[in-house]
Amino acid sequence: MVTIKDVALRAGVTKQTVSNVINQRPVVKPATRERVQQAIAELGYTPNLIARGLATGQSMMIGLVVPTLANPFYTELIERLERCLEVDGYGIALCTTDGDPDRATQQLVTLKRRYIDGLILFDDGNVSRHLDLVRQLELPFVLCGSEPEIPAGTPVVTFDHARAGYLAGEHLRELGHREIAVVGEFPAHRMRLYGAERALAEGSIAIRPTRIVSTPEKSQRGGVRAATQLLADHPEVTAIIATHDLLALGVLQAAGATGRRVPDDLSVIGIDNIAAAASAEPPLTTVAFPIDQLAQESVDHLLGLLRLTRPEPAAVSLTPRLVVRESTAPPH
Amino acid sequence: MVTIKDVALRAGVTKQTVSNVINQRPVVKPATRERVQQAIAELGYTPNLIARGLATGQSMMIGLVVPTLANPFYTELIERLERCLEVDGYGIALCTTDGDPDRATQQLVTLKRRYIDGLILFDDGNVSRHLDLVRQLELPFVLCGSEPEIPAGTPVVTFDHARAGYLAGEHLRELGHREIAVVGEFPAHRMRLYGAERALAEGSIAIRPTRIVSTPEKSQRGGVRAATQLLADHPEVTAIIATHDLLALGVLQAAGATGRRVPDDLSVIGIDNIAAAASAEPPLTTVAFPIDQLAQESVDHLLGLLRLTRPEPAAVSLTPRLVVRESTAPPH
DNA sequence: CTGAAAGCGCTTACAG
DNA sequence: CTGAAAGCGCTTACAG
Repeated sequence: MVTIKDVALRAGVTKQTVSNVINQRPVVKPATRERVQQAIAELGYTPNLIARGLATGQSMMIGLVVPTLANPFYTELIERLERCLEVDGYGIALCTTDGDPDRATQQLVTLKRRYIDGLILFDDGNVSRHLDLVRQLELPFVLCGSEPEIPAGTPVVTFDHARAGYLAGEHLRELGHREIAVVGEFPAHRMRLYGAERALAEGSIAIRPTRIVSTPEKSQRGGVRAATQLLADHPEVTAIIATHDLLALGVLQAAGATGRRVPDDLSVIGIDNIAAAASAEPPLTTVAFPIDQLAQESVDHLLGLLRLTRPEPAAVSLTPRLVVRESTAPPH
Repeated sequence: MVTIKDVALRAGVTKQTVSNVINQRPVVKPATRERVQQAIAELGYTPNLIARGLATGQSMMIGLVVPTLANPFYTELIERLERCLEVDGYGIALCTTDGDPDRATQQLVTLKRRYIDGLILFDDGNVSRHLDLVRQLELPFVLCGSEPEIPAGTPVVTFDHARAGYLAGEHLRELGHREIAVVGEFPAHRMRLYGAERALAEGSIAIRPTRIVSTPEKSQRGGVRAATQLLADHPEVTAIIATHDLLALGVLQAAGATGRRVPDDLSVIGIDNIAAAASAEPPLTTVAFPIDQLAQESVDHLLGLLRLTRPEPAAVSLTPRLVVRESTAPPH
């Protein structure tokens, strides 16, 4: 491994001068800079980030704590975050919690020991617990996309989940549906449900409690199971809201398996607008979040915190929009 | 941040002694150890991994270079790798290349600068190019799950892709299909195709070149498009092999959209056995790889390389098995 | 079994 | 504009 010393030797200067040209400090005389850069190129020198990290206290790594990689919504978000982060030279240390709070605790502590510069936390159902730890660890962080009520002053970039639910409910109401059911992950998605209920209430429609089914599985299969049961118990239902697209894809499948045509016999609407929604059969009507913006604002926010002496926490809430495709239609 | 010095001060020893108890060196007198551990607990001390990394030359981070997070096969693998790695205290630095070789080059160089201890490389279509760089960087690595022919002596843990293709072809042959088409990602999956062709040849069946369609899109949508076109051009086809499950899911969808029932009108078989395959409609017949074993052997292999002075590269090839579900049946 | 010294590869004031 | 010194928080021989 070639070090700063080797470069200095070759360029006939001391390592401090090399350090100065690497860090583009404008104190170096052009001629010297030239010589140093030459030496760097010849030797193929590239600064050791670990050493720099120890000296500056910055590792240039951001910890990403996500519930699972099984939901495309998260993976789409992660890929975007990676691109936003790399612009400023940050790398990603990835941790998937799988919803296990003890594992998450362990992961957070390890991240701290790795001198992670900051943390992007997703909502895995245990945020409030993680928040305590993260604060105790004094790790700069931003909550990304989380739904639950968060204490004021917590830095969070998220969507207006209630609004998303509202848009879904409103769409069905305007189509004329009255027999509506909900398949969802609760309590995680309670705000989405709340929004939907509010939109329906404006048309004097109430969702009967027995038609709100919670699935323990976060997967498409969870949607299949829940919807199959739901349609058996309540065959009169004309529309189903799934609190996220992966579940909606399962609902679509359950509809097909029980002989219902979508949207003729049953309307289905999701939330998230994952890539697979557009290519579903039929293409899924859903509520889209501005995910690029979520990624960008999350890293802007976090990097802002890192630079500020006295962090100024703020809450950002991004607005969703309805994406009408072919899985919804008026009831017969 | 509390440091080793603080602990030493409190325990009334020098920091070297603290270091000795942390690293469980059996040279410390029990009484001293006790005192030090007490101090560690009281102060909540936890060693700074960056500093340790600089001193030992080990960052305890493994770089993971993957093509995309959009294919569940990769994300399932990543989650498993994470679990295998954390047992030995290693964290993951994640890079997605998106198939862009220049970006990948940049990522590899940065990984090197971060003093990554080792690298797990997935096949993103540019392995041979990456291999040159990785060797030049002197980064210990293992190729994970890759398909292409790799120079002898390269450490690789993978599946027998040709065998997977063979099993798919054999299954269709045994069911009595003769009009067979293939939807795949080529050249990436050429070995899978080769295996399928070999199995079919044993029944004197040849796949006509025009019935082999390559999709540029790695997604489910790519499968939909390719299969739709294929079925329009070759309506006589009774079975389709998709070179991976995500594509197969798309084929299933295209079949439905063009009014074909699976498996009555068309048999569909995939490869990979991603979680979604089991819950597809109908459940997808596929060829399963032992993914847990792939993850475990990959990290065993890499960690082995890290520990050995003179690395002993080896090639491991894991055997796939056929998983018959409901998307395949004899032709009419 | 414990302590004094040197070093990992960088950066950051501080003199000159 | 450049160099000598100290330090980031650890570990690793090496004396005692």
